[in-house]
Amino acid sequence: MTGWVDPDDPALAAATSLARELADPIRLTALQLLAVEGPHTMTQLADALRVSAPRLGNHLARLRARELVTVEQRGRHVVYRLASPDTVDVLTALARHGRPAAPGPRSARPPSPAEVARTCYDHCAGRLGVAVFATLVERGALLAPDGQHDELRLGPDPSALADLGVDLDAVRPGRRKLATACLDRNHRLPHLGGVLGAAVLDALLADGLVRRADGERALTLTDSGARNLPVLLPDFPAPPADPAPDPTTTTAAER
Amino acid sequence: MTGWVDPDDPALAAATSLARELADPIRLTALQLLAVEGPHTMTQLADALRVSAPRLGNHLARLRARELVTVEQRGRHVVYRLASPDTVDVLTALARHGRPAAPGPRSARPPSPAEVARTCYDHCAGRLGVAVFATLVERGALLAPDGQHDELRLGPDPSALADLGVDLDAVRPGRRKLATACLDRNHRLPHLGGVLGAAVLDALLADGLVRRADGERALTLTDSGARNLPVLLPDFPAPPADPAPDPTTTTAAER
DNA sequence: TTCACCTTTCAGGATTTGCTGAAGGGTGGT
DNA sequence: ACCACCCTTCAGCAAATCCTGAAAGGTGAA
Repeated sequence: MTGWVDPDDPALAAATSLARELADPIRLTALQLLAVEGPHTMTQLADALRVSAPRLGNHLARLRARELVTVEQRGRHVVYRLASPDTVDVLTALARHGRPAAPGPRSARPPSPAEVARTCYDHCAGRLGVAVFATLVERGALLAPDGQHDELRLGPDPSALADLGVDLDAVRPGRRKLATACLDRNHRLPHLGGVLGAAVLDALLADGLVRRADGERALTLTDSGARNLPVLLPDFPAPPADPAPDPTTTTAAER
Repeated sequence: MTGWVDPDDPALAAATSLARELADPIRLTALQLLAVEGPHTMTQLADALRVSAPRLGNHLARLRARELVTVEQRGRHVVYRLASPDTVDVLTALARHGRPAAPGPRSARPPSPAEVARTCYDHCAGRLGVAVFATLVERGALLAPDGQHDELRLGPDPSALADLGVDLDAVRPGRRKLATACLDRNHRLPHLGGVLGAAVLDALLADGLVRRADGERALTLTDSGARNLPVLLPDFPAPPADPAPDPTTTTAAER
């Protein structure tokens, strides 16, 4: 009746049990991959994580026992999927927490340009790519990944894409997928890939918000981009936020 | 460059470290209390959790080391607060996951009436109280708790309260607080207390959506309530199986 | 100052967790 | 039938985690 920490309380046990599964780098990364990039077979996971099969297998057995993942026999392969879409919420909340409580080098470590914005093949990654993805999902232009499919579908309200300068009618998926979620290994959050991701990058370049040096993967924000991108993308932090427009400054003492 | 599970990756380390802190019943409950009901002193926490001071102290030392909580000396008391409001998101995501992954009695265990709806002093608790709170926050009638204050403030859009039949002008906080968040020990999620919580219960009773038997804490849903409450409160599950052709929900409520 | 209290820290031992390496079922291709 | 491959499981050892009980800072009140 009163408040007491009872380890057998089903709600409490479920929460701590889930947290314990997420408290291991291998299990967490495997779940993030399943959540963001859809179903994987075990060797795909073992290859992506660069760990031995038995080691991964033990962790997958745990995840299966807690029914966090489901398995499906397909020939001699075993396909793993996230069991519940709710798990995605927990994973993103965990990843979003990320920086603020990050232990280690405290005080101003200026983020590298590649950490802020860079290209991943033909679409944008880094903080910018993550913010693009989050905004599109938030505003209903894109349906959030559910960990069960590897291709994303469009949402009911495409206005967010129009605001970014993307002409949706001009985007034609050829043999490539329209939109995929790609786990950003720096930020542990999804960024937008596929034909749509390329269209967003093209639009940002055409509007002069970012600039790309030939042969470089890092993207640099133009003055216009520094002004307008934080408005378009609520999650995208304004870089140094100082009145002096100094293109050489890179020290942002946030945190 | 490629995806590799590197335990020193700051984002990954931060996420697993946070998950590990949440993986203990005492730490999790303590954080939930701080997140939902505002600052506590250590003895208040030890009393609420019914654990010895040294045992709690060890856990609080961990939380302080990871900077999940902050401490403030006030006389000979030490006040603990949540360090970052972001932590609340992780806690609610964890708690919401709750049931789906709950190990133990699988398949239909009919929820007891008190688990669905009951009174807590003069306001409603249980699943109904939790859904009321979630809806008010979701629709902007109430500001989500931040773990730093113990009284809630109203949000920008009071329409959700009007929809529940509450006349906000008639609610006058006397010596009691207007609105507080109360950790529902069954569901590990906040429900609404304070004068506003009482007003909501009065409105539900006046509209004939729920009925209260004298001297009983359990609330029973009327037929009208069973029809209308799932419409008013998206998170509130309809008791029997129903087709519910409503694709507008942002989060799919499975199971 | 002295006392009472709140809070923190320490050392010991029991339990749990995680990795390595090898062996045990199943499936599909030849 | 055989072989190659994918996946799972097992045993043993190393490491981390957690609880109990006692003792050590500080603070405010008498």
